[in-house]
Amino acid sequence: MAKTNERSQRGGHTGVSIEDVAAAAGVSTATVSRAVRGLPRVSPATREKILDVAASLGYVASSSASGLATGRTRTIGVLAPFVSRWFFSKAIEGADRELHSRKYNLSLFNLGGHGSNRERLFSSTMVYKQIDALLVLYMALSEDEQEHLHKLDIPLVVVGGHVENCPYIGINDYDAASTAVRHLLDLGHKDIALLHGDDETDLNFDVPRVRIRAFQEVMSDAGLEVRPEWDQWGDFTVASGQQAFTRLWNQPGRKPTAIFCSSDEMAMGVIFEAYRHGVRVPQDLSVIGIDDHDFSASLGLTTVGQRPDNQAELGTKMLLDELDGHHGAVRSQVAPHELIIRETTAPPCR
Amino acid sequence: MAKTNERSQRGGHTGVSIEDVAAAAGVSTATVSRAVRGLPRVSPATREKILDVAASLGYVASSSASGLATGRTRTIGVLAPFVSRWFFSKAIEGADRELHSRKYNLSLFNLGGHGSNRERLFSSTMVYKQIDALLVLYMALSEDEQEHLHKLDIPLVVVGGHVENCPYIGINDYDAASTAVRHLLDLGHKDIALLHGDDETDLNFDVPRVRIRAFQEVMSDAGLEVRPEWDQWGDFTVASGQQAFTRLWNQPGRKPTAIFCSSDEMAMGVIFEAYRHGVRVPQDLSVIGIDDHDFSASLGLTTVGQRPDNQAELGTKMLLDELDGHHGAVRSQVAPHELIIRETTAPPCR
DNA sequence: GTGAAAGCGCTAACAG
DNA sequence: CTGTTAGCGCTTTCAC
Repeated sequence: MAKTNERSQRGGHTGVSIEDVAAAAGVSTATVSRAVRGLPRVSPATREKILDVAASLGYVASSSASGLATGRTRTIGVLAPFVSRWFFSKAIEGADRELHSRKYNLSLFNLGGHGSNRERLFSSTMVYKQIDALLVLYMALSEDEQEHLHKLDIPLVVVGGHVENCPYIGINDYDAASTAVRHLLDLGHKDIALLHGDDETDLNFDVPRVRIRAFQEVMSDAGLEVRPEWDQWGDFTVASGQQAFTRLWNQPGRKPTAIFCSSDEMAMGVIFEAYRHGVRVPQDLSVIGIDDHDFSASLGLTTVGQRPDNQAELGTKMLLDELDGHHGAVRSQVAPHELIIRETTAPPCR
Repeated sequence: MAKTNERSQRGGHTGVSIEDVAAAAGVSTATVSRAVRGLPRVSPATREKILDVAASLGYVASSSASGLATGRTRTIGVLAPFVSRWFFSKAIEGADRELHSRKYNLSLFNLGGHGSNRERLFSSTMVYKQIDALLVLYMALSEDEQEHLHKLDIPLVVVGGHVENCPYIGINDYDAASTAVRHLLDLGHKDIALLHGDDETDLNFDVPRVRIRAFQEVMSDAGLEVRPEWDQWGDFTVASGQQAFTRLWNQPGRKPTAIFCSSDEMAMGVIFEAYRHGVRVPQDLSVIGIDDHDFSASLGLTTVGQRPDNQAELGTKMLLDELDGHHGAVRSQVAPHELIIRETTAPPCR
């Protein structure tokens, strides 16, 4: 008792340790450890007493100490190329949901960009021994980075896209894109432009490529022509959608009656700029995207929706289950997508 | 040497420890510790050798072990009410920038909402002994939560708003809002509506209130009437902006020629819905927001811009400086804002 | 400039 | 059911 007072009086900032609790409760630290972690082999009476004492002392176990003792940090890493873009921020929210409901911490690593134009390279040292598992939000990874990832030797899952040799969770991009294009076709469109994402960044960033292929195949299956000058490039941002529209409309010749955008953000850029040019959506131009961005409903954007938050939540759940000893919990899974028809698509007027 | 091999052969997953490096380099662990951390009192020759050995062995210090030994975790916590809203995601990116450039980790705590309608309550136990400092992204905090915050007894700064008794970084909301309203006045508007944020959530969430007050005072200083029916309420989201426009336009009587929105997201909602109603922006209605959201330039939205990323970066810097022993590094500071005139404001037509 | 040794606070056998 | 006893891997005096 005397010792406890002594400690807390000077210690103060160091915080109350398990020893303080043990002393105050008149038990050993081992028992306190069991009690506070809800482990068996503690009598109800002592457990209650310990919990009371711990609460009154404001005891919280040191994560460093237990981490050192157990080899587990109880934090999982989330690797993202961006945090302020819709897909990633939603995914982070989803991961966080699962993590915190299971008392894990989320350590965020923002790489700042894709592939080669990345601010910070991913290296295993930055997360090594700091996290128990890693959730990778989709991005182009260099060979080096992929190697680092595998060297880590901790549970790993990638959300939102396909990475070589890694379990991943994401929508079927081919189907999603096909659905979008077919919606346009069903409406009667024949002159359809494509606004796709970057396909040149890196070898293993295949989402853009798959969506492009879906577009092309659905078009040619329908006996429709894919005009190269209507094939526009963007980087998934609103600004790039805006620029793409400008390029499209500034070139001579016939204009498309519809445009399939690889992301809602690019679709928004197209719509904003169309408005400026006096091009009416959907009367003059139908626009469809992919994602179902938070703003899409308000904008009335027709899209093929996906839920990155749920994808990341599922991925996180798998990771934690794996850590809980459920071997094989982490495995690839296809996430759902859904056509959401709103007001930016309509039959062509001509 | 024999011992090392033994260790690494079975250990494997445990990783290489400082002892392994020490043994392989023929020095003590103390020297390795000094060498890898770049501390003085190590001869250039030994340092080089140790670094080489460490690199070839792939040594990375265990954060738990050094955390336990030093009492520092080298991670700072970021507390946010949301992560997928512009202000917060940008702030997180800013904090991350500073943190990772200084080799700190970012632990994200997403509370999921403001004040009472929050999913997860903030309690000091969730971060206690896990972080060295805390960056709070602006939100309404309950009394309890504020108390917890202070009990934490670690460096703390709030970004984006004012919290009782805490150092904070953010724009001068009064000035920013006044600037926006005055821009409308300068254009010749007299019939100005207000779309403000929630002011009822919590006592200490004063950003909405300050902006409202600025609007009212600038208006009355100009001898203009503030019409109660043009005072609309939102929650900073696009959807709420959209609804506010609908309410405004569905009521009988005169319509405003301009609307000042407390955030760009709400302004976007207004613009989207105005478009649906055939109300032209800016001819029939001028719209101005606050923030300079990523989409605002593409949309052509006139706004009063701020940089949450820079604010959070600065806050983080202060926190780390404080941890580095620079006492008094953490202190309140006003961040800049700037009127950005684009295409959604113009002189009134009537 | 370098090493020995004593912890940091907790967990995990192993006894009892 | 509970206590004892080793560590976990690193840092940090304090000697040398």
